[in-house]
Amino acid sequence: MSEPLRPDMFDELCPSSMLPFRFGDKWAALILRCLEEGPRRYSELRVPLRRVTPKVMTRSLRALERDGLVSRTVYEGLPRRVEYGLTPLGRSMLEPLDAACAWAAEHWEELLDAREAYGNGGTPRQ
Amino acid sequence: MSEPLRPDMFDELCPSSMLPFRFGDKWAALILRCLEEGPRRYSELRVPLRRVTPKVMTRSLRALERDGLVSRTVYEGLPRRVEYGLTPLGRSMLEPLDAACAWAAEHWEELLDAREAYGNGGTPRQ
DNA sequence: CAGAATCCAGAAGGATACTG
DNA sequence: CAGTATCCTTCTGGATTCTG
Repeated sequence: MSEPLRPDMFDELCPSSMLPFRFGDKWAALILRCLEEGPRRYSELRVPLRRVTPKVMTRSLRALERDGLVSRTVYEGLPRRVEYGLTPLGRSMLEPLDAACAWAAEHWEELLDAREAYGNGGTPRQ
Repeated sequence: MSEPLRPDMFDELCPSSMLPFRFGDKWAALILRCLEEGPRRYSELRVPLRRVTPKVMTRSLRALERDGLVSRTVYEGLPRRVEYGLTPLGRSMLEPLDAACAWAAEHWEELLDAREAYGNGGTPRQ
């Protein structure tokens, strides 16, 4: 149904932490992106998000679940299998997220220039 | 040119801190809203944002200025006068902000219901 | 496999008081 | 008027190690 997530999915794109907006916590928007094409297992998500520790990723996922944006399904068996997927509400949030990303793509240079011009050359928030 | 900002501008609307997205820091989006109809003085902004301490508000404004979203103009004289206004870049960001707000307005109930259903009745992040 | 437990550092936000 | 300066608490995210 959906192809495997590329490990470098966020290697280039990842200045997202420099953007002047955030959806959920630091990793939430990236998770939503990963789920766009269908449900994913925990370990699948960990591939492009390998720089996120398991504790933090679980917390992000729980927060998304709490807000009704993501669903969590456990398939018992050995090995265990847990799938995360977008709820209709979660999918609906891709719309404002896309709007924000479009803005970022369009104004990325202006943003960098502004920080450059301000003095300190745009310290990333990490 | 623009009417005074209502002191209660964010009294009702202020569950904004419960939303699953943020533009800039905690107060940035509210500041952008205040500047929508034209430049405002520091003390004008402090009226609807009276619950923000001066230090924090100044830091928010500086961050917005650094990102080129807001301009700061000083008019010397006694008493001093400092005006903040949206730059074209700042105004352009009202678009994704509006998209996010529209989403929130449309799905606010679902969000609350999801938190309610999750267990703990939606602890506000403050 | 899908996490939980513990410990820790830095950032964000706030209270209060003071100033050019 | 438009901020600064200090001090302090909380929140976030991360490193590391361990488990049903």
